[in-house]
Amino acid sequence: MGRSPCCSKVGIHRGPWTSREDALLTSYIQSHGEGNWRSLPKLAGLLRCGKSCRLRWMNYLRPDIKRGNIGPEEEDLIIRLHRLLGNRWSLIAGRLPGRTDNEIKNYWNSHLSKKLKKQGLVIREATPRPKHSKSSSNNKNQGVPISSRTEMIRGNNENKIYVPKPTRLTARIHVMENSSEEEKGSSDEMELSANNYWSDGGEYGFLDTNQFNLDLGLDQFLPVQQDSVMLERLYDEYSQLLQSEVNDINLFSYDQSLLMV
DNA sequence: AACACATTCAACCGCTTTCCT
DNA sequence: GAGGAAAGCGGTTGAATGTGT
Repeated sequence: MGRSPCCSKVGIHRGPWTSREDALLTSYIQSHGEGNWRSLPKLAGLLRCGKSCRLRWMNYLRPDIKRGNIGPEEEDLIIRLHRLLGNRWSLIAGRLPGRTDNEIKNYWNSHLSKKLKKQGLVIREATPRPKHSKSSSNNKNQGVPISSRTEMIRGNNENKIYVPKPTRLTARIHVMENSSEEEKGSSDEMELSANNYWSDGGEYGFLDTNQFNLDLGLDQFLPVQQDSVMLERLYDEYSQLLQSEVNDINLFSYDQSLLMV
């Protein structure tokens, strides 16, 4: 049995949102909060699919969204984060307060990729999204997707390396704000539970998101504090952290280390 | 002015991941 | 562990708008 569609397409409004629809959605979310997107349209009196409502809210109506042109500091950070992370737009957007993944993706595709090509800089190709066969979850040794939650990089021998999925960074920040210094310091356990991964030319590394947030002082990063010095520092520390993790990690012992947790 | 082509970006689509039972 | 629902993500589409001829 296949999964049910996110909404029946009969009688559902599509295309650009009207100001009335925006108002209905905004006022509903303001009084009831985000979430339950599937039932939201009906409750809010909208003839839209929940997915569409979520997207509209996330990309356009949310009050913390920053409108207007992307500044040179932001542009620079996008370019450099893209170099590190590839097309992980939501991760990149998480580093640019008030910007959405859709906005950054569009900006990249319409401005930056062309600009960089013009300058003769190499653009990293899109990370291919693995096509899952329905049975892939039952046969983890074949066609293992790179983006699955627990990933396995298969070498040319029997060694298996499990690579945790990239983690959304923004969701963790408020948790860390309440952590004591002691808790913040003892991040060894966390390192194994919430890692980011990235790949570049076949090399894989690990990045602990909790450690990442601490090291970068992301509790200072939010609420929004936009200046070029901060963005510069953010990038530098990000870059250094990635580099040091690459050097430190012992890929072949990683699966064993998981067993010790 | 009229047309063709290029660019932009909101919205959609299909898929994966996460969460819950 | 399996299965389904909900949420999230990244690639793509297409209408609106801009620009060149």
